[in-house]
Order: sequence, then C-alpha cells, then structure tokens
Amino acid sequence: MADESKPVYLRLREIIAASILDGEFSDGDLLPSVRAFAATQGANPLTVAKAYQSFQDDGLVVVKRGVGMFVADGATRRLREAERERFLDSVWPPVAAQIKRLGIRLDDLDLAKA
Amino acid sequence: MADESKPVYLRLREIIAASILDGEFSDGDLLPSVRAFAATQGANPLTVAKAYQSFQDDGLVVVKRGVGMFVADGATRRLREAERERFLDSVWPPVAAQIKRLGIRLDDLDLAKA
DNA sequence: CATAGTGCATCAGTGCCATAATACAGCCAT
DNA sequence: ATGGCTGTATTATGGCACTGATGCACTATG
Repeated sequence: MADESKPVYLRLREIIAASILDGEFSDGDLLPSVRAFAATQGANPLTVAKAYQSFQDDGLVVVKRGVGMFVADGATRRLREAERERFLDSVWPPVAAQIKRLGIRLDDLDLAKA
Repeated sequence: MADESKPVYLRLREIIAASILDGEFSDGDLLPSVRAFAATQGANPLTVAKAYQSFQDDGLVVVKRGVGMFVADGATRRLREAERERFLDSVWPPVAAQIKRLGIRLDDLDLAKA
C-alpha cells in the first residue's frame, strides 16, 4: 500500500508492518532505532517516532527506555489478523466493485505481479 | 472506492465517475447542477464544483455557462480506459501485494460482494 | 426586461502534516 | 563513572489541502 500521496508517518507505518508480516522482524526482535530508521528512509526522526507511536498504542511494540523498541509477544499474529480484517472489510469491497465496474477479467490480474 | 478518510471532493469525484461508468449518465447528458448535487450529498456547493473541475480539466465534461455541465463526447469510453489504466498501474499492485502478504486465498474474495 | 437557474472567482479560516532545534530520561558496555 | 546509545517532551514554524460564505457573470424562459 505504498500510496505516494499519503502522509509520511503512515507510509512508514506500513513499511514497518510489512517488515513484520514478512518475517523480517519476529516477536521479541529489536526494531531499528528511531534515528537509524529515519536515516535509511530519509525521514525526520520525529516522524518515525510518530509511526512507532501508533504501534505502541496498539500494544504491538514494547519500549525499553534507553534500549529500543521490541516487537511485542504475539504481535505478528495479532497484526496479521488485524490487517486481514481491515483488508477484507475496508480495502477489498471497493476494489472488487471497481473490478466489476471496469469489466476487468481475472486474467489481467497477475497475483505474482506484486 | 468509498474511503471515508479521503477528501470530500475526491469522494464526490468517484461518485460521479461511477455514475458515468454505470451508464447513469451518458455522453451528452446534463449532469446535476452544482447546487443540486451538493444538496443531495450534503456537501458544500464549492466542494462539488471542485470535483466537477477535475473532470473539466480532463475534458470529460463540457460547461455551458448559465446552463450546466454536460458529459463530453466520448467521455464514457475515455473515462473507462483511464480508470482501467490507473487501476492496473496504481491500485492493483499494492492490493495484490497485501493479498499475498496476508496469505488470503481467492476463495475469501467474493467478486459478487461488490 | 425580469426572473431564476446555471457555473465561477475571490477571500478567508481551519486543521493536519512535516520539520527543526533542544533538552531530558533511561540503559549499557567500557 | 563516563560516553554513547536508546526513546521522549517541548516549542515553534512553514506549508499545504480542505472547506466555507459571498457576490458576480452568464443564459434560458416568459
């Protein structure tokens, strides 16, 4: 969901979520520091902090002050379920409607194109 | 694409585009006036005007000052092609990526749910 | 000409987003 | 203990998009 028009902190949030879902970071793993991640993404550290903040609010990330941010226990599973529900409820229906409206056939939709 | 978080004028634009693609308005038809459409949608007339504006810029709508806005010649076809290209280029790839990432099977995606 | 319906231009207000510069609080290896 | 790394809080600023109220120019109709 790399929509170029979205706010930066939301894009960063999606990048982090994708990394976790793809297994790049597992439960208990130490996430990149705010400053380090900001550097690699060319973003402001405070903007990164804002992205991390939303994960804390959901309890998906645990902060050890002075050490770093860790993926919470069971976060991978909970994140996957939350994202799945959000996708099926909010993302897919309008997409399906557009597919139908535009008369797009499933042959045109290559699932490997991702 | 009724994303509740999007700006109003973009949602209105999508409503209009869908109406045209669904054949509710054909080439040459008179579109609802800015004020009338604003009333039915509970929006501000200026916001509606901004939505219509984007169609004018694309030449999909022709303005007769003092009369109203008409669907341009060939607009239905051009709109369908533009929307199709936009969908395949910008919308579908991230959606497909998310489907793959979340391990969603095609059985869960009911195309009739639209 | 008078009226009522069009779209449109102008100006202003509001809120979110991103950035910045510091400073502070906690942990850890040396 | 000290230096260096964590995240956090504060305040301020600039930019931009969205929304809104008012009034004007235009056209069809009678």
